[in-house]
Amino acid sequence: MRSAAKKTAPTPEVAADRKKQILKAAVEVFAERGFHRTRVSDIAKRAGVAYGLIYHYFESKDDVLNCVFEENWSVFLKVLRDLEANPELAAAQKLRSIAALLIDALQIAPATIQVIIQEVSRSDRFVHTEKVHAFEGAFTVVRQIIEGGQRRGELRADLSAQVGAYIFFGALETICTGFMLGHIRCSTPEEAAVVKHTVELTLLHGLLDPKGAK
Amino acid sequence: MRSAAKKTAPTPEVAADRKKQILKAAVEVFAERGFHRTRVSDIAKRAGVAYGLIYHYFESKDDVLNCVFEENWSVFLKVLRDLEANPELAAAQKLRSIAALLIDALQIAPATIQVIIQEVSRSDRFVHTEKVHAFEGAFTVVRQIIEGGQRRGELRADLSAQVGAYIFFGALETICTGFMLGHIRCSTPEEAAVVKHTVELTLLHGLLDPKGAK
Amino acid sequence: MRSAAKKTAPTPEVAADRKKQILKAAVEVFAERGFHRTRVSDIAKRAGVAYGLIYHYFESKDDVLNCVFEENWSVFLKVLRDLEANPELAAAQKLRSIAALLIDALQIAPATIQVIIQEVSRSDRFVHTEKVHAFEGAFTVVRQIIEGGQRRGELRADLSAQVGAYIFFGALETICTGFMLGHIRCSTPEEAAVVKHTVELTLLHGLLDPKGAK
Amino acid sequence: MRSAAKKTAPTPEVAADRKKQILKAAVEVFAERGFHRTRVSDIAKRAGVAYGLIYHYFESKDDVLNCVFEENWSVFLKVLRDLEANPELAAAQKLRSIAALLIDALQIAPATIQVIIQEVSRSDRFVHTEKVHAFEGAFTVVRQIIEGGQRRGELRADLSAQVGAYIFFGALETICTGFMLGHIRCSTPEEAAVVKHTVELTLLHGLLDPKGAK
DNA sequence: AATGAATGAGAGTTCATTCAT
DNA sequence: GATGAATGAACTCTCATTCAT
Repeated sequence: MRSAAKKTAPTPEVAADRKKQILKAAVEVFAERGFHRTRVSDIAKRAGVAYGLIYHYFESKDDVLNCVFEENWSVFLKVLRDLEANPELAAAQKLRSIAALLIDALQIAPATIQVIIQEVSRSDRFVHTEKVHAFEGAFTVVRQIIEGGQRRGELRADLSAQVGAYIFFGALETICTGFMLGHIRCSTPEEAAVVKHTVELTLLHGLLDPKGAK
Repeated sequence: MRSAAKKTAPTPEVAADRKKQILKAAVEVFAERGFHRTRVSDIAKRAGVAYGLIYHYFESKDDVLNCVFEENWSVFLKVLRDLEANPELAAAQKLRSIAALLIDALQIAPATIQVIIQEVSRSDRFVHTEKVHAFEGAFTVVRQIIEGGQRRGELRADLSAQVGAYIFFGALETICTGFMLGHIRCSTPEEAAVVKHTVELTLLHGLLDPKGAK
Repeated sequence: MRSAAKKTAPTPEVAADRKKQILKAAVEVFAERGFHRTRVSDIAKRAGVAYGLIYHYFESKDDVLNCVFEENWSVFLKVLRDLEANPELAAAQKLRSIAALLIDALQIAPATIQVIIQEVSRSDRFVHTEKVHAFEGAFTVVRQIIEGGQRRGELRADLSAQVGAYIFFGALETICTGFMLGHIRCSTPEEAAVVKHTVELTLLHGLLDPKGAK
Repeated sequence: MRSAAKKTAPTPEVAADRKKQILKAAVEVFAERGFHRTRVSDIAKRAGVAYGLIYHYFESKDDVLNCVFEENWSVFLKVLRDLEANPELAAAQKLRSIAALLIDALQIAPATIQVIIQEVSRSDRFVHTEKVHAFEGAFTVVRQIIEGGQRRGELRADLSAQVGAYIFFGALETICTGFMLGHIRCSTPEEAAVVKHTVELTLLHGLLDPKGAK
């Protein structure tokens, strides 16, 4: 009997779908209004589910944001770690790949990037230390890439790898912000290429023109 | 003795002082707890004044944040514009000065920098467009500096000055964030020198070691 | 037993009841303390519901008052319009009926009348123009009744129907006020009859004694 | 020495003027915004004096309203009592005079009338019982006039003088309101004459056309 | 699983009133 | 008399969370 099946079979797939459906809606409204300005009812409305259902799948509104973060950040971090561990790639190539990864992601999932950058990386950074730790994970990978490059003589050794990692990440993060504000265009492969090229020149080769005097 | 002074008793200086006193307290608690978690009463308590007095000097809690921003940002922007307009300085020197300005400011007024970076530059960015415009002002100056350097052959001409400006600012901003998180040390002149040196090498000369094989 | 009923559990009837329950409580406390002196919590307390529930059913405290007004005034207005449109009744009879309607209502729902007269018909009259319009509706009906009577030779033609309508309504309104102040008694059919009789004589026949000299 | 004189000579006339000046301003803003929506600072601004000076001349904001009321109402009441006591006038003539008094006042001091009608006669009637008593004074006079007319056979004896007094006053009050709303015109002697005529016919002679079939 | 009515703590803001000058 | 800075109680409205159905 079908209706009974409906009642009793909360198949894991269905449950996972519901959770995904809510997360997708949450990313959208967080990106549009910001986390603080988003009400739980906004998420529910966008997801097309009832108010209280959010609390079946998530512990709190904060938890929804955390899940958005963790789901995406962990994937990102895994890619980063795999890159870092790859002995066949030069440090510069690794950094190039990270930049390309982020810049390309802007075209695929701008809302997700926006939410992570804007809301998670900032809002209650000093309160939610787990997120700080997660962020540190990415910084650490980049720092290790730089340190590796320095050891192998690929990258300048006379600079702080830690500060360099911050500069590298900050540059990328602000590019994301500029994109969200509509100030930096990278929605087509051509536009993205310009951005990647500029990142390459600026961070790897330096702004100074080697042909220039002084 | 000036009896007239008695008449205008709550002298303008006192009023200005009160406003400064409240702004100072606001910066402190905003930096500690974040704007959203700060109650108006927290500001009042820290400033040692009554609740309602905040509303004597400011229109709203938002207005307090705006004032923090405007007071400091306008000064910063002025310095930037003066720098940009100085024909005697090379583009690289101008960028070096901007970086030094910010890095040194971290030691002098870390809370103010933190509030501006964290609260103003982020939260509700898309809502409060005046702030976006203010920020754009700084981006524009840096872009103009880069463009000037490109025209004069000092800086690489084959990159987007707009994207470069974002990278430059993002790098500095994230350094500020790293400092606030305690991950980047620059509280002494020596530490600051390391940071400045890394910024110089990374952004102007590039991470790649010129001696290194490609 | 209807399991479906269980599902839709907080049945629409219940929701409507809750709204009615809150409106009833609001009318009571508005009548006792006046709109401005009534706190939203007073309404909630009287209704036996939680604070925030008021805002589940109403947009604001003002909205509660508006609903009190609209629910009752629209009914009143409908009766008035039906009366006016009835070709079988003489103008005098129509006016008599309106007076009787209001005077009898005083016995049935004194608090509601009081709130409408005191709070809606007065406070902020010049701000809430929708209410003014609603009131005008009633004035218009009475004016039309008077004009109809004048055309048919039933009522004096040499007076302003507009001013007459105001006089008629003002008389009734002040009787309501006098009742609320305890100065006019019309809680029993006998007392109400005296009032109706006086209205009839004063407004229809005039205060002057036709047998009197002068 | 002049400045000393300024300091020390708060001549009674000056003080009285200041009070009048504040009262005048208060009437204006009360009429414009209503008592509750008027801030003490609004009164001060209109009067061109400082905030706290109001509290030199009045005990509270309520007290300002009371003074507006008392100053004008007592004058009105005195005229009413003199009228009532005049043995040479017929009751009808007395009522006519009262109506004319109010209608003419609308042209001279509309704001004052508006404030008294709207704010004093209503707002917190049940709280400020003194005002109720003051109002009763006027009702009593009209009731006595009616009773006198009834005794002398001038007015119908078979109606409640009390209810009649309410009707009479209510009619006038609502005419004032209609005037304030711009629905009743009586700013010129001609317009005022129409209104007076309608009051005369409606209240004294009755709406019914004596020539009309019953 | 799903719904949405119900809860109530919490926060921003207003403004009458006081008081030092 | 005159000023307006200072006070803080009061009040409305929001919204995350709970829970009966």
